Amino acid sequence: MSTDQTRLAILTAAERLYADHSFGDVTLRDIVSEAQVNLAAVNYHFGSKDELIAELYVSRSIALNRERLAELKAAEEAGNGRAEIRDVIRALVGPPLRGCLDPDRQRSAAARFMIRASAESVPVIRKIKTREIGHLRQFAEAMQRSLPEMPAADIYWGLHFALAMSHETINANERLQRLSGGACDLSDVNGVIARVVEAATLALTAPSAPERAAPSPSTP
Amino acid sequence: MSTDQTRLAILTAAERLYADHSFGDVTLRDIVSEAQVNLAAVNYHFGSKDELIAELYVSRSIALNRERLAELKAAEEAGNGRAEIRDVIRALVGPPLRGCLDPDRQRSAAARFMIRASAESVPVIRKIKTREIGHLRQFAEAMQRSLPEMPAADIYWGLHFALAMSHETINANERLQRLSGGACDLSDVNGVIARVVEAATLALTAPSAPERAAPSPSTP
DNA sequence: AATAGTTTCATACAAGCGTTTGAATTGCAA
DNA sequence: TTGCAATTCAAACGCTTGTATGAAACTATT
Repeated sequence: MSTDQTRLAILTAAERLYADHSFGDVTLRDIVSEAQVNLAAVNYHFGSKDELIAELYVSRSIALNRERLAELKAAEEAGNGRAEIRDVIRALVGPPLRGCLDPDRQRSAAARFMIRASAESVPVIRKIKTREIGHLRQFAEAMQRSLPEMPAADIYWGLHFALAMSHETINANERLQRLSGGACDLSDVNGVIARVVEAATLALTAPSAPERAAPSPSTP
Repeated sequence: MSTDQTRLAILTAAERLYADHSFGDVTLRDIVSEAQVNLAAVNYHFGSKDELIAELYVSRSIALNRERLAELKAAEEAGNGRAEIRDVIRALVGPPLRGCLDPDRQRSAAARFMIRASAESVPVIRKIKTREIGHLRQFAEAMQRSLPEMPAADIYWGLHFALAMSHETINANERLQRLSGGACDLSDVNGVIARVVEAATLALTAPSAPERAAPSPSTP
């Protein structure tokens, strides 16, 4: 078996496992068993477990960013340099939502791995997360172009809320299904995306200073 | 030292550690070191590490639910049985946000522990999470009372989005701070709560069927 | 076909984990 | 003070983890 074959088998096996199980729960032996390679293969090809995780995260991160930016670019070109705010947000939340809610488990492993990496921060990943900030900044700038009058802080909050809703929809999907007794249909991917985009857009275009200040109830 | 003193020391030490570190990273030896008790004390007083985590989670879960429901009850009584939707949402997201963003680390440990338990699901906690569904259902019912015309599915989505924004605001606060370069002020707790409440309210009262269906770009 | 360089493999290792043990210590009633 | 139960403690247990090793198997060039 060639080098690249083994490397790829390990990467995809690790991705599959991390998509479904917590970082702390997946051992090197689980990974090599899933990949059907020898235990020593990981250390031989990647150096260490952490380096394997890092390489996996970086490669998937690049792929996700590329997918998001392609949609953003398409939306901005369609609008002659200024996209509708809805389309900017859809370019941000669409790829992960489509990836994670996709019934094809194989395809969705990458997306679910990324969501886990985003929520359940393990030291080795936290260190290379600076990359994500730069990526998101491109979206903040596109949003600012779309809404030139909007204060910068509101833009950031809107971006933050959009990510919040898409991430939690993926992570807490079981809770939502059980709470709603099936009334919320997560298999309708486009419907879910439309809901998230709509909610994020409304949150963003709301008045920045809420007219009703929050009372501070019973805080000593 | 009396039994209850040791039990309490272990519980609060575990809470402090879990508030700041991932579940996989905190060992029994870390906990007993923080609590300044002997290693065997955990197994003596709680039976096992999992039982310690379970007891901690249940007790904090009860406390959070009580705090939320007290605010909800107050809001509904002020409105003669029907609270403003904003106040229902504030009763839901206010306690965790106030708890987690509170500068007093000691007080906020409980809230941050709960958020971690909510995001980073460890098997022992997942098994007792059914409790949370029943708790949230009470909020869904209050929201339905506040918005009688609203379809049930929209109520659940609104509740889901409200939790999403409050949780991510706590979990990804470092990302938001760095992305915004400090423009988003998380130390203004009431301001943050007002933003989350406002965004969640708008997402909820938005038209349930978005007029702009999401196109499905370049999905093979 | 022989050889040099990769890659695989079974196995072992040290370290860390949660848990157990049995003796020492403590606290309190008689 | 004596005696008994509850609690603490140091030490060790068995197990799992990530990593290292050296021999075996494979690949490819000559």
